[in-house]
Amino acid sequence: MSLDERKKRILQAIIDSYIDSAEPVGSRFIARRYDLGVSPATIRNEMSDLEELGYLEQPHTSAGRIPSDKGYRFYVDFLLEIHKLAAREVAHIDDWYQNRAREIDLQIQRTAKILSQMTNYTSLIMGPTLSEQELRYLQILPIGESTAVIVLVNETGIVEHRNVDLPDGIREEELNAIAEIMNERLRGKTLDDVKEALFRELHQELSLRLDRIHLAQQMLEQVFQIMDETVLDCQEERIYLGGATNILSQPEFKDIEKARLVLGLLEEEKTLRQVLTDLAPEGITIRIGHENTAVEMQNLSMVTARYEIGGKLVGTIGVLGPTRMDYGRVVSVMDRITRHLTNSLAGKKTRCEK
Amino acid sequence: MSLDERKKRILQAIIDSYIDSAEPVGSRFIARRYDLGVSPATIRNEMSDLEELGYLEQPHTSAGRIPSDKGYRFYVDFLLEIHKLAAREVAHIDDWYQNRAREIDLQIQRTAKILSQMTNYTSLIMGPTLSEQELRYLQILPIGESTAVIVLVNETGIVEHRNVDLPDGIREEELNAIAEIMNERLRGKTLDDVKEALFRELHQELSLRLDRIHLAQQMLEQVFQIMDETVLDCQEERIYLGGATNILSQPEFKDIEKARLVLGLLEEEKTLRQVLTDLAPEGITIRIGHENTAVEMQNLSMVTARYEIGGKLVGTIGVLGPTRMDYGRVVSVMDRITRHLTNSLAGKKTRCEK
DNA sequence: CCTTAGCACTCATTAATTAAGAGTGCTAAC
DNA sequence: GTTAGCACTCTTAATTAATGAGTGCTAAGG
Repeated sequence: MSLDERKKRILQAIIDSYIDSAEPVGSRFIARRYDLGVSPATIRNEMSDLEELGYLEQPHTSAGRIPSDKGYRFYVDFLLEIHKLAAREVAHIDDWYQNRAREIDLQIQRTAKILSQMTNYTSLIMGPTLSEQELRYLQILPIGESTAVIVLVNETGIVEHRNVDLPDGIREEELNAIAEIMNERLRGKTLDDVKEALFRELHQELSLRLDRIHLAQQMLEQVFQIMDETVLDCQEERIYLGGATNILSQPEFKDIEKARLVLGLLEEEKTLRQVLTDLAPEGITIRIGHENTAVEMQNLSMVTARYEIGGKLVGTIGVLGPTRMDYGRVVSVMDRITRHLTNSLAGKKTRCEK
Repeated sequence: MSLDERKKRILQAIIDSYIDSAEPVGSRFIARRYDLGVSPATIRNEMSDLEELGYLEQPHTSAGRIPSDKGYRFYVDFLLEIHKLAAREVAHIDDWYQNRAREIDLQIQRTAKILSQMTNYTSLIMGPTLSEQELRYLQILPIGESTAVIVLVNETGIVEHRNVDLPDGIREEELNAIAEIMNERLRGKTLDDVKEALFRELHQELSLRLDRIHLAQQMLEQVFQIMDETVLDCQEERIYLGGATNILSQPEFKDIEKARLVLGLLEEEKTLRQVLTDLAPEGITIRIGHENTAVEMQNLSMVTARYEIGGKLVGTIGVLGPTRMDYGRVVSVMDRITRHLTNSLAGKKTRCEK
């Protein structure tokens, strides 16, 4: 696995060049452009070795070499230099977060936008889920005759809401009483905790403390059902995309069929969710080509990182692009953005320390 | 402007055929496929007339004819037969709305999906805005030490929420008092009503009824600012897309550059918002090609309809496709879906009467 | 033994040429 | 007014040829 110094430099040169141009790289070009002090012929020999070792591939006999997934992997693990972003670019990101929006969804949507804008790839962001955090408020707010809005708020300030049908003839005081009892019991629990057992408990409690039990219990059932739904929805639906069309500017997708495949993938939230959840818990994860489990992504790479609210990892942001991705740049952009996101969702004034 | 019967039939045949095949239509084909009882030569003469009248165009001398925008307009206005949807298709739509989701956002997202699925074009939906409807609840829910969530609920059950920083040292009872006073005053107002005058009024009222006025007033300012932001956000951000990639399956966008132009357009929410707002208030509106004000859309057509909640028009749904669009089908799908949407957002059990 | 120049060979890409076919427009006959 | 016939136009597809980038191999040089 250990390559000698010259092979490393050549491999790096080839990958850098290919990332830049998307064209197979020839020996002559490398010799001329990067001065390694050797002739094209020597480089040819080395390239031949690198191919045999599996780091490079040849699209056809008389073309230059392109990196294999294994080559990218080596590059990412051992050769990658995280470019410092230009001051101008850092400033751009920082500005973006300067007047922060108050609404989490919006915040995230904007993050998706800047992430794709700065990288020129497609960004995907999975929003924080309500389910793993402690419930803070549960409110039942009647709207019109027979419906109400249920509002759930958790410890980090994430809000979920649903409409429900009210049991016939229930009175507002009763609703308040029910809400109060439920609040007592549910506060501090996570949605995941809200299971069968708790349901029974509450069921009983309501019977003890209220008249017109059947109405209360009907209401209770509704609320629990809502919570169930909410847990599911949160897992399945909250994904934001940015710059989906950036895919189209990559030469590897000039073929409309390939482009459609990828864009179709992006519209399948189920797949996306999977892709964004089954990954390493900490730091930045890079998946190259076939390292992705999803077949549709085997010639794409994805760089992901997780962000936190109040010390808990709650969501994931990712960048999706061709395997020929500018990993160095993406990593550094992601790093800075994750930091902002974490800060800003925590409600802090967002000024990243260097 | 009045065409004789035969010209109409020929025009219809040509447009039907072109919608179906995307290929320029020749006289021979028409004569053979639709039996008009005349020879190709006669049809050629008629086509020549229709071209002169501006209903048809010729891509080049020796190709068939294709409809012009004017041709489509005539087709839509006078020749369009709204196909009955197949029973199977109606059932599909109805099923989709059978187990309706409780959350409005989700509801709309799903509508976008089915709309694009049934038409094979791209759908866009503008969600209901909070701003034009009466406020029902305003709540201030403290989260942690120094932040709170403001929850706004309007008469139709739409919920908006934002995080705010709390003034230092404010107590929960005080927050409740403030919220109560504000509720008294704001209930029944629309967000648009919440202007300077009301602000002053409340400002005074708080001074009269509360101790520690400066805290209360600070809070008030925050809440008002939020409301302002909310009005803006609602206008600008709430657009949902479905089947954006369907554009790519249209032969007119096999050229990647054209495709990118359109998909880029779809990512510009500002433009989309504009497109969806500046249109006829009632019923179904069809914009063909150059009839669209946005330059990027001059070779696209858009079919839009508005839906209501509680008797008020609150949002718009639209289908975007090539000018060669199957208008008949789109119109009937949209019609049924709008009806469902209106019902289902109103919280009614959703069973469309035939 | 590693490096390098030289050269034959491969293969994709591009341009040029040709052939085929679809459709029109016109004319003349019905 | 309608239609058959035919010359003409112009696109599309297929073929062929030319170009050129890049390799692999061999043999000479340090």
